[in-house]
Amino acid sequence: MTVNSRTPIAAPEGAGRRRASTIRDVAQAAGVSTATVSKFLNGGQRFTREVEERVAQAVRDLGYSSNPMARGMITGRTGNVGIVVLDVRNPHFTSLIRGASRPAAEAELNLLFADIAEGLAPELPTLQALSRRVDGLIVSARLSDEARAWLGASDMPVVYYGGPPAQQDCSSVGIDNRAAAAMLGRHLRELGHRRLRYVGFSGARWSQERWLGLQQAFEGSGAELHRHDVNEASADEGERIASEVLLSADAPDAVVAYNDLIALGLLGQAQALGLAVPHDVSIAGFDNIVYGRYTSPALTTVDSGSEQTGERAMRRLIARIGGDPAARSGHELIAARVIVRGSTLGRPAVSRGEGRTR
Amino acid sequence: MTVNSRTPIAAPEGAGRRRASTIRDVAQAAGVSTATVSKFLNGGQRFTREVEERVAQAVRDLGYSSNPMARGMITGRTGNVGIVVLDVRNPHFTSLIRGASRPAAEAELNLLFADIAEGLAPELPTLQALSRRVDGLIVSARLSDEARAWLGASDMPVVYYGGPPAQQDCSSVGIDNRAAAAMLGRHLRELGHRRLRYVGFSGARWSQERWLGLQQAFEGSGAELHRHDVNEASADEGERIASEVLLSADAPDAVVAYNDLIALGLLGQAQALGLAVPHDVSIAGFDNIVYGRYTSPALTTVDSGSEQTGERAMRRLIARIGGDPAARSGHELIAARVIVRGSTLGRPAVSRGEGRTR
DNA sequence: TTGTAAGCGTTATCAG
DNA sequence: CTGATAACGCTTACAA
Repeated sequence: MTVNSRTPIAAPEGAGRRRASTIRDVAQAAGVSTATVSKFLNGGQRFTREVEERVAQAVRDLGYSSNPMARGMITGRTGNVGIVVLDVRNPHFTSLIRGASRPAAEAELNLLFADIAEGLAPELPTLQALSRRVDGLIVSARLSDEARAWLGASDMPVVYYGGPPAQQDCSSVGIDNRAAAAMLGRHLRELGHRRLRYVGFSGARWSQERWLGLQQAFEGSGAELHRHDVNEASADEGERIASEVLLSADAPDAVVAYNDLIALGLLGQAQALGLAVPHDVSIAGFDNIVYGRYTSPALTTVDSGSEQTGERAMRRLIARIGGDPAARSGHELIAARVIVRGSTLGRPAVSRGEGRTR
Repeated sequence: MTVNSRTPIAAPEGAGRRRASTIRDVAQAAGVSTATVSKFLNGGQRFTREVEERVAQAVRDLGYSSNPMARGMITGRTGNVGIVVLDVRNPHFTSLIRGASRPAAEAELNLLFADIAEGLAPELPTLQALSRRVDGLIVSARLSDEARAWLGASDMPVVYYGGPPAQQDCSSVGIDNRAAAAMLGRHLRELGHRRLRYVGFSGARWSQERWLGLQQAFEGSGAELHRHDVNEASADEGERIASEVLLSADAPDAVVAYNDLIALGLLGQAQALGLAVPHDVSIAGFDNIVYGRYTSPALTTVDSGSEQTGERAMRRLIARIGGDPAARSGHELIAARVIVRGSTLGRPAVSRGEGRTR
C-alpha cells in the first residue's frame, strides 16, 4: 500500500528503526497531493467530503502526526516556550512552573525548562541555546545584566517574572517587593517589635527592595533594624547564619528573611538553640511556600502569588508570541498579602498608642 | 558585506524581525562553501589554517549558531530529552529533575518538561506530543498501562523511574519499594509498635509494594495492620484523612504514609487534634523530602534517592540514545535507607525479646 | 477545490 | 582538503 515512488536513499526496510510516516505517505494512501493533506490538517480549508474522508482515514491508518522540526523550519515556530528558573527545588519556582503549565498546555506549547542554580549551568550560554529552540521565554528578572542585555538585543519574545527588571522596556509580571515588605513590616510594628533583623540575600535584586520596604514600615518608630546576608536563598544558609543573627549581644525580637527557605532554616535552628518562637523571637519569610504551614509554629509569610505569576506570565508570553502589541511591554502587578501564622507574636507592649490600620 | 546572492523571497530588509544568520551567510563571508563551514563546525575535520581562520572569523562576526530544527531534520536528532513528572510541586520530583539536569546539560541536551498531575494534561496525548520533539524520554513507571504500551511499541528510547514497570522489557531506575518499606517496618517493629496504619495511595503502583513490605516486616509479631487510602499523594489529603486514621476506636501507635507529603499532613493534623507525636503516635513517610526536617518533631522517612534516581536515569537515557545496547533494558537499583528522626519513638515495652538487627 | 513546485537551513554523499 | 548537490518533511504561493 504505502510505497514510496521516490527511491529512498536510506530506508531500512525490514529491520531497524521504522521511519515515522510522513505527509507524503498520507497523501499517497489517500490518493491526493501533500498540499491537500497539509491544508486539510492545518488551515481550516474545506474539501469535497470524499477527499476529506480519504485523508482523515489515511491519517488514522498511518497514525500520522507532522514532524515539528520540518514544520518549524518553514513556519518559523518551534512550538516550545522556555522557562528559566533559579532553582527547581525552591517551591516558589515549582509553583511558578505549575502556574505556567496550564496555559501552555492549552496553547499546545511545550515547556523547555532550564535550571540555572549555582553550579548547574552558566546563565548566558543556557539562554542562548534555549533561544534557538523556543518561540518565547519566561525568565527571572533577576538574570544578570549581561543576560538581560542579550535578550533585549535579540527579538525573542520575553516575559520577566519577579518584578520589573531594572530600567528596561519589556514585559514583566510580579509583586511590588518594596510594598510587600512594608506590609509585613507594618504587621511586625503593630505587634510591638522594635529590634529587627533582616536576613537578606544580596544575590537577589529584590532583597534590597524588601529591606527598603521593611525600613519604611518602621520609620519613626524608633526601632533598630540590622541586616545580614546569606550566600544562597536556602534553608541550609538560614541554619548557618542563625546563631549569628539570633544570639548577638542585642538579640532581635523579630527576624525577617528574604524568603521562606531561609526562614525555615532560621526557625529550625532558633529552636535548636533553645529559643522559643514566637515567644522569644518572631520569624517571618516571603513566598508562602506550602511547607511553611507544617512547621510549628507555622511560618508567617508574604504570599507572592507564585502560581498566579507563572500563569499570568505565560498568558502574556502567548499573547506576545501571537503578535499582540499590548503585551510587548508593561508590568503586570500581582497582589501580595501577608499570611499571619504562629511564628509571629506580639511583644509585651513597649510603647503603645500607635494604632496603624492593618 | 553579508549579501545574499540568491534573491531572498521574503527578506524584511530594514524593518522587522532580523533574520538570524545562516550557514550560507557564514560561507559567503568566509568565501567558502556551506559544506566546508558545516564540516568545520561539526566533524573534527581539519582544513588549511587560512580557511579555518576565515570561517571562525565569519562565525564570530555574524554570531552564527546553527538552526537546531534544520539540523535535526537531517540528523534525526532533536537535541532534547523529555522528562515527565506526576506533580512538579512534590519535592521528590523536583529533586529528580535536579538530578537529571546536570548530566543533560553536560551532554548539551535540553530538558522538555511535562507535568501530568491530575487535571493538568492527559497522559497519552502529552506523551505523544512530546515524543516527536525529543530523542528520548524519562518517565514514571507509574504511567498508565496504555501509555506504557504505546511507548513500548514506539522505538523511542525510554527510561522509567520509580521502580521496574510491571512485566516489560525496558530500562528503569529506582528503589525496591517493598524492601524499603520492610526496612521502615522493622524500625517500627523494633520500637515496639504493634498497632499500625498504612495510609496508602492506590493511584500509585508502589503503594501496594510498600504495604506488602510493611506487612512482611511485622510477620509473626502479632501486630495489627490496617490500611487507608487517599485520593492524591498530597499534604491536604493527609490532613483530610487524619482524624479517620488517628481517632478510630483502636487508635494506632504508628502510622506510615505512602509519601512524605501525606505524612506531613498527618503530622500537622495529629497535633491539631491534640495528639503528641511521637509520644502518642509515631508517624513516618517516604522520600526524604527536605521539608521533613523542619517540622517538629522532624519526620522519620525513607530516603528514596530522588536526585540520584534522576541522575542515573538521565545517564542511562543518554547511553541508550547513543546506541549503547547495554542500556536498552535492565533495572538499576537505587539504595534506600531509613532516616530516623523525631517523629518515631519507642512504645513503653509491650512484649520484648525480639531483637532484630538494624 | 486541488495540484505543482519552490524553498526553509542543515548535513551527507560523492566528486574533484 | 574543498565544493556541488541531493535530500530531510513540511508549508505556501501560484497554477490549474
